Amino acid sequence: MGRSPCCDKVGLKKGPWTPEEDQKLLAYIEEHGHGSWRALPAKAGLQRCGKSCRLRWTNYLRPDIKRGKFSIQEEQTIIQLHALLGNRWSAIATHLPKRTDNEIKNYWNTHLKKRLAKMGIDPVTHKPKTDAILSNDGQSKHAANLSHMAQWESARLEAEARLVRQSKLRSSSFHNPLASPEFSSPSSPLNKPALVPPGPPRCLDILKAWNGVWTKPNDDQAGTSAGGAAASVTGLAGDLESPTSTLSYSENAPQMSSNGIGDSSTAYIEFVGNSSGSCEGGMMKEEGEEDWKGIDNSMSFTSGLQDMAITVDNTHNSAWTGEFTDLLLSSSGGGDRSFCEGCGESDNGDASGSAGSGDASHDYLEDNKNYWNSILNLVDSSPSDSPMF
DNA sequence: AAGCTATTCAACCGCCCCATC
DNA sequence: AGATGGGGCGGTTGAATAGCT
Repeated sequence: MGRSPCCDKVGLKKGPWTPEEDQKLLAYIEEHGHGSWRALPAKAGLQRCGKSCRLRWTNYLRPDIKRGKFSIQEEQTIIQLHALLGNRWSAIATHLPKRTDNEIKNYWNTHLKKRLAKMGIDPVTHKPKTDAILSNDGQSKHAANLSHMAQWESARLEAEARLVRQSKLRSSSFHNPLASPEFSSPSSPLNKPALVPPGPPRCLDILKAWNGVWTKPNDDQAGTSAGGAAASVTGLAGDLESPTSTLSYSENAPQMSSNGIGDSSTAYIEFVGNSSGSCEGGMMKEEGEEDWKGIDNSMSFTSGLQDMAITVDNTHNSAWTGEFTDLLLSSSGGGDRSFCEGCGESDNGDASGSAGSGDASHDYLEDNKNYWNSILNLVDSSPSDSPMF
């Protein structure tokens, strides 16, 4: 059976695109839209595979692509979303307007991954590489709950990405308003994001739907999802199961390091803190260091915890904050704890500052709180000109 | 200046998902 | 329900470039 190759490889050109080829492709799409990618090369007079044309267009020629250096915000977004989603570059790209998944993937592999690795953080798990297995059962449950929440968030973002894709399909021929009707969508998210009618971000609708799951007035369910997490956060070990969950403690739960402060969130927060100019972390000299030095002033989520929580509360509906965020906030007594304090605990990446302290568990919870709020804030504050809205 | 190594990133490849027939 | 085709995604490659000796 086997499927036929997407195109006849014989006689087709491969490798770098020439300006002439770019021009042909651009001119054709501007006039006709891409239509069927498979048929496009012949119509456009290109000796290329349709797939190659699509890639060239989506990753390079598209007019709505922003090229050049990634901003600190973008870097932070990538890191945080990667912590949630893993290598789901397309989903991550939906939160980075004008950046392609390919570009994000490349940037991660060439810059961010190395940067994390140098700091002793596993870029895959976003945890310190020296993590030891959790011995405290309650903490392990708590870690699993966070993992569970990450799953939900991941699923939500994936759903968003799917919506974006569907939306793009609906307005597939965004580029040429003069061409066939299918190319005349004025609200094309890619071509004219500014023309998208104002209104609540679509992700909030998804959040509502999601909240429907989270806020079902079912005590049992609450006990096994949000409530279970909250219970765990406060030290009550409640089993947490979800029909959609395929994760297990041993494989996926964030783990407390042997010195007691190094779960995934801690790792991330330390990373951010260390990167700020006010911390004396002895960071490696690297490209972009100057940018990172300014992070305290430039990044919204480096502000105090309360600010982040308020942002979340004000923007998401009450069910959202009541169930998801509150359970994150319910545990610890809350004072503001700057990211830089975290970095102070982890100079040189060994995270030894508060080791052995009786507050290790508190620090752990605190870090998780910061971490998840920062992610919520990040997701919540997706730029309004994002193609997905 | 030349040679070597490291880094970057555009492009390719193979697989998967989904819509259509 | 299963086959097929189109498109998308993530992993990987390799040419170009930068940096170092």
